Amino acid sequence: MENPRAPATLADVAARAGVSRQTVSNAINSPDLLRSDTLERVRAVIDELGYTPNQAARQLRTRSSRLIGLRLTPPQEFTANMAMDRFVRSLVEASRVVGYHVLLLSTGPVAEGSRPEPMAGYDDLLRSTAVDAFVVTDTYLGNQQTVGLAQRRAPFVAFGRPWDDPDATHPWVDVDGAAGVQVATDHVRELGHERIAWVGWLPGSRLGEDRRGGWHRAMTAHGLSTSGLEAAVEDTVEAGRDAAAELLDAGGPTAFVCASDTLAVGVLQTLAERGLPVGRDLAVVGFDDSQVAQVMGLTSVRQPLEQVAVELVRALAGLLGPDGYDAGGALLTPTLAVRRTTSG
Amino acid sequence: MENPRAPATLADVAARAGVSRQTVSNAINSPDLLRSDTLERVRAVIDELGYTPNQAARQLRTRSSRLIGLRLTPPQEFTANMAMDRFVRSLVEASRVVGYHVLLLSTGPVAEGSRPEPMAGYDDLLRSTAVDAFVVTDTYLGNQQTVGLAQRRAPFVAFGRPWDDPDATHPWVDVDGAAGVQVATDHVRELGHERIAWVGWLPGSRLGEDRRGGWHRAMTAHGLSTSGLEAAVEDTVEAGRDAAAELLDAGGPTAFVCASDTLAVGVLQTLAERGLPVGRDLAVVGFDDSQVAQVMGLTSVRQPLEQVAVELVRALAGLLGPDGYDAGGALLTPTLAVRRTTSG
DNA sequence: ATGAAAGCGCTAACAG
DNA sequence: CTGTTAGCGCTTTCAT
Repeated sequence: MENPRAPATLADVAARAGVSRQTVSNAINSPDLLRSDTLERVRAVIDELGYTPNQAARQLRTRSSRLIGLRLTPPQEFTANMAMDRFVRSLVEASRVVGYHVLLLSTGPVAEGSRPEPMAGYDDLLRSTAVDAFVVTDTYLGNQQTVGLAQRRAPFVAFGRPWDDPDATHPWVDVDGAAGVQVATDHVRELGHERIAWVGWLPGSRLGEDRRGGWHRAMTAHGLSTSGLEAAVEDTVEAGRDAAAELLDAGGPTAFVCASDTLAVGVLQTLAERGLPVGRDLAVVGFDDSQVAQVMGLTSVRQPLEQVAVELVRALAGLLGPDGYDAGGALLTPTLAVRRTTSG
Repeated sequence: MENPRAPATLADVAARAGVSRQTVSNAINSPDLLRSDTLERVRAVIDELGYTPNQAARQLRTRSSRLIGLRLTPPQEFTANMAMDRFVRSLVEASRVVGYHVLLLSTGPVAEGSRPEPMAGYDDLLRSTAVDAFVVTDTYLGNQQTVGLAQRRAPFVAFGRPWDDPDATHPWVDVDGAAGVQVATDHVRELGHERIAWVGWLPGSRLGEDRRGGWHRAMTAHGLSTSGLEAAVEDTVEAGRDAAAELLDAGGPTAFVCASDTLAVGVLQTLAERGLPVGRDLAVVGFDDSQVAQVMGLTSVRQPLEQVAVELVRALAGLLGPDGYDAGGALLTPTLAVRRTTSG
């Protein structure tokens, strides 16, 4: 009826339904307070007018924006987490289900080689009460975000264990990388491999040490030796290629379990260069189930990101709910996406 | 001083600075209205108190959320746009620069094989005045979003030309795929190739026809024949592999320009299977400069997504600005990321 | 079960 | 240049 640019308000609905504004508000927020015939009438008008409560007014009153913030690093190549895209989509979807939207923020430009300001982007949003809570990723970078957010008493949940901070009290969800690598190692062991190499990262990263632990544990459980079967390198294709070459010359592995898909691609290159056919007799497993793995037919450990997102949102709902409880930590187990490189 | 969970308000700042609330508001929104000493005093207090205007109150008053909505499709593998992640990051960064944030929404679950409701996710946000505008992608899917948004008089800009709708009046930004493929074709021609094949998509997609046009135009310009050098297949690795095999048996091309990185990976597989070394004598070019291309060393046409984001935001600023002008359309030219597969 | 009043924090319009 | 007044649309509290 009106200018379509001016959405209906509570007052419009109330007038048309012949009730007070308050009754309309109740029809939306506490429907059980209304007599069923009134409720029905009000609802009919709401549909008719296409009424949706004005978000700003509601937010001003309730102090809740139904928005959760997620900080992205600026565009760069070869980013550490190649699965971020899938995670973001999963988080958006999981949030939608409980009536939340995801607000993206960024650190702003970060000089080459230096780290972003830990709290870049957060403070304004927090003080302007623009978001209800944050989801924090990349906690392995040194965890300064979680410390800062905790100091500011901002509600947040983390994708990633508080590795460095045993006293951390925020809810978190993480993927058990060690278990994932163990599954991968068991998988190639079942295929008959005994000399199973680990192509991992340089020491110093909890994430990397965790994943390596899964390999080591599996090897030990199978009674297999690990000597001469281990490389620790940077997370690049070239490093993976060189590592594979060295390992082949030294321990002569028949299977490679890698800390990342990137490294696995390097391994595949070396095998291709040497004319060694990948598949049953020579197996390669990556980690992340990135698009690269999917396109190249690389067997890879797949993080259950959809489930991670659901758990994060569940934890958030707990934090923001009326009794504000802390959901604690949750460790999810990855699966193995089996492809050509372990079954050709 | 106060509970840190209750951020400072305009009134707090005003009281502490000994001015009225309006003066503080002016200090923020129209600083030139204040005498410089007053301004300085007010600013000092703002810093001291860490004051940031309450977003909800401001939004309620100004009817602007400083949020732009971007709809993502739910998580799925092998998505058409492998560069979405880079685009989202670029958009977030470009928006930040002009004081906007990006709000993500999703279509909700979409049944296998069927399309999402064209307006899924948009309507509520629109009526609740939660976002100021939308950025629309995937316009090539049939463009129903743009039609719906236009009907609702919602401000939006599109990443993608209005292929199917010459009367469209919204601003758009797109990448000139034909020009990109032409650059790729010229590149391999300069390397000495004459039998340059096109591995494209099945007919019916404007995007695909556009890209193919770039190849055809370049071939014609160089006076090269195209017969027996063309394949039109689905966008999968397997299809690319089969297409390459057929092309090799038929026209015997020495270079392959592909409509996507996915197809290029398939081509590479066939070449590897046949023991044909890729590089100078046998060239392959993909499209999208996805992570796959970066990791595999695949030469690929790279869309200037950072620039696309900047242009989109500029167009949005025009739309939302005081005089609400339409920035029209902008066509950006991709670059070529040259790697091993055309220079080995 | 429904209505009236008050106010969240801000800025537009005007008055001084 | 600075202060006063009013009101954006909603929900909370209290009264009916």
